[in-house]
Amino acid sequence: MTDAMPATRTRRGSSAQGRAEVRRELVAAAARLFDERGYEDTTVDDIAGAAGVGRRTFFRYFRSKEDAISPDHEGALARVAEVFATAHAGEPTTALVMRAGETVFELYTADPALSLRRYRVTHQVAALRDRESASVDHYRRLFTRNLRQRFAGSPDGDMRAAVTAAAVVAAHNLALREWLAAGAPDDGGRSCRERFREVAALLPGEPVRRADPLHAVAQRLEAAADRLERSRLP
Amino acid sequence: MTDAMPATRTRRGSSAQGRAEVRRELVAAAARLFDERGYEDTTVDDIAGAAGVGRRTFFRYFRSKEDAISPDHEGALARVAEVFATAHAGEPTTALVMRAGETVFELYTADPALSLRRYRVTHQVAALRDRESASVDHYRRLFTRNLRQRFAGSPDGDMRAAVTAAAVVAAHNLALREWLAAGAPDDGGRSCRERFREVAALLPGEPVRRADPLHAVAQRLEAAADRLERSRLP
DNA sequence: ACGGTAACGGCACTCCGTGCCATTAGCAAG
DNA sequence: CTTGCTAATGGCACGGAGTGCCGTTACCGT
Repeated sequence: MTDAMPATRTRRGSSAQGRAEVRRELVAAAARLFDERGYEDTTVDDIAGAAGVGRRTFFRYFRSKEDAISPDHEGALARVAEVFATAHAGEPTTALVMRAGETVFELYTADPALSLRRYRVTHQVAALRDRESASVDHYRRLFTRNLRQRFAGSPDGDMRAAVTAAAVVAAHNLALREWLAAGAPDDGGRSCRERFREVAALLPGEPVRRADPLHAVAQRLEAAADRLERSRLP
Repeated sequence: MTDAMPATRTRRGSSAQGRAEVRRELVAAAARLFDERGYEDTTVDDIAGAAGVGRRTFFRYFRSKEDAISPDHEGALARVAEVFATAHAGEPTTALVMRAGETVFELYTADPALSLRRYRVTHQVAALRDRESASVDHYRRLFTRNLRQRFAGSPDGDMRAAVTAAAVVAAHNLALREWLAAGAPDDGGRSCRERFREVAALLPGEPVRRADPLHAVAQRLEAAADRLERSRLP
C-alpha cells in the first residue's frame, strides 16, 4: 500500500530562525484561537494543528497551554535582576526602582497589537488572570529582595521594602492597564512611563542609612540567607 | 458468590456536621500526605482514600487538588467586602483598611498548627506558591476597588488607590509570614496585628516614623538567623 | 413503615503534560 | 557524492486532574 505519506515537510525548527518562526506561529495561532473560540474550548491539539506542528512539539516550545499566551516574563525578570545587579550603590533607591520597573514595559510595547490581544483574552479567563497575578508576584518578590538589602540597617527596613516593592509593581500594572485600555497607542511606551513615574511621589521617604560596621555584617547574612532560600527553589 | 460487600458505612456527609467532619478529614489527610510524601507524589485518590471517601466525593468538597490545602479565601474575601460595605463614610481611610486587613488574620490564627503545615507545604511547591499569589491578588483587587471609590475625585485617586491597596496587602503578608516563621505563636494574632499596623506609617500621605538603628540591626540579625534555620529545616 | 431527598461511589470520558522511541532533515567530514 | 552524526520531530502510550452521568443507599420527615 502507498502508506500514509508522512508529510515530508521542511523541518523549520532546525535552525535558530526556524525555531523562532515556529514559536511565532504557535503564539499567533494560540492568540487567534483563544480570542475567536475561547480559551477553554481550544485544545493544545488545535493550536499545534493550526501552526502545522504536532502536539508533542508544542510542549517543546511551551511548558503549558497557558504559556502560549503569556509574554516572556522569565526574560524580563532576568533583565530587571540585571538592572539591580549592575546598579551603582550611590544611586537613589527611588530612581533605581523606577529604572528597573520601566525595563518591563518593553515586554509589552514591543508588540502593541499582540499585547492588546493578550490583554483581552487574559482578562476574560479566570485561569489566565490568576497566572498573570502569579507572574506579577515574581516581580514583586524580586523587587522586595533587592530593596530589603538596600534598606538593611533602616528601622522597619523589611516592612519598607515590602511596601515599596508592592507599590512600584502596582503602579507599573496600573500604568500598563491604562495604556492597554486606551488601545495601546504606539508611542514607544512614553505614556506608560509617565504614568508610572507618578508613583515616586507616593513612595515612603528614603530611609536613613548610616556607615555602621554592623550594617555590612547584617547585609552579608541576609544575602547568604537569600541565596540559600533561592537555591532551594526548583 | 458473596459479592464485593459494598462497605455499608455510615454516610457522614448527610448532615451539616457530617459534611464539616468529612471536609476536615480531607483537609487533614491532604496536609499530612502533602507534607510527608510531597505534593506532586500525592494523588487525589490517595487523599480521598486516606479520608475514607471516594475520589468523586473529593471533588464535591474541593474544586481542585490545590484547594484541599488552601484556606477559605472566598469566605475571608466576603468578610472583607462586608467590612467595606458597612463602613461609616466618616471613618478615616487608613483606619478602615487596617480594620479590613486585620479581618483576614483570623483565617490563619484560628488554627496555628494547620496554618504552619500549609505554610511549609505551600512554600516548597511552586504550583501552590503561584496559587497563593493569585489568591492574595484577589484581596488586592478588592482593596483597590473600594479605595478607588473613596479616592474618587482626587487628582491621583486611581494611583493612590492602587499603591495603598498593594501596600496594605503586602504588609499583611509580611506580618503573616513573620508570624509563621516564628512558629505561629498562639497569641490570638496579636503579634501579627501589631506588625501589620506599622504599615500605616508608610502609607502615602502619612508621616515617616524613625526608630533606633541599632535595634533594627539586631532585628535583622534575628530575622536572618530565622531564615537560615528555616531554610535547612526539611 | 414508607417515600422523597441528597450524598455517595463507580464508570467513562476529555484533556493536559511527559517519557520513550523510531524517523528524518540538516550538516559536516571524508 | 556518500556517509555518519546531531537534533528536531511526531506518534504512541501512560498517569493524573477534573467532569458528566447514573444506579445505589443512607438519612429523614411524614
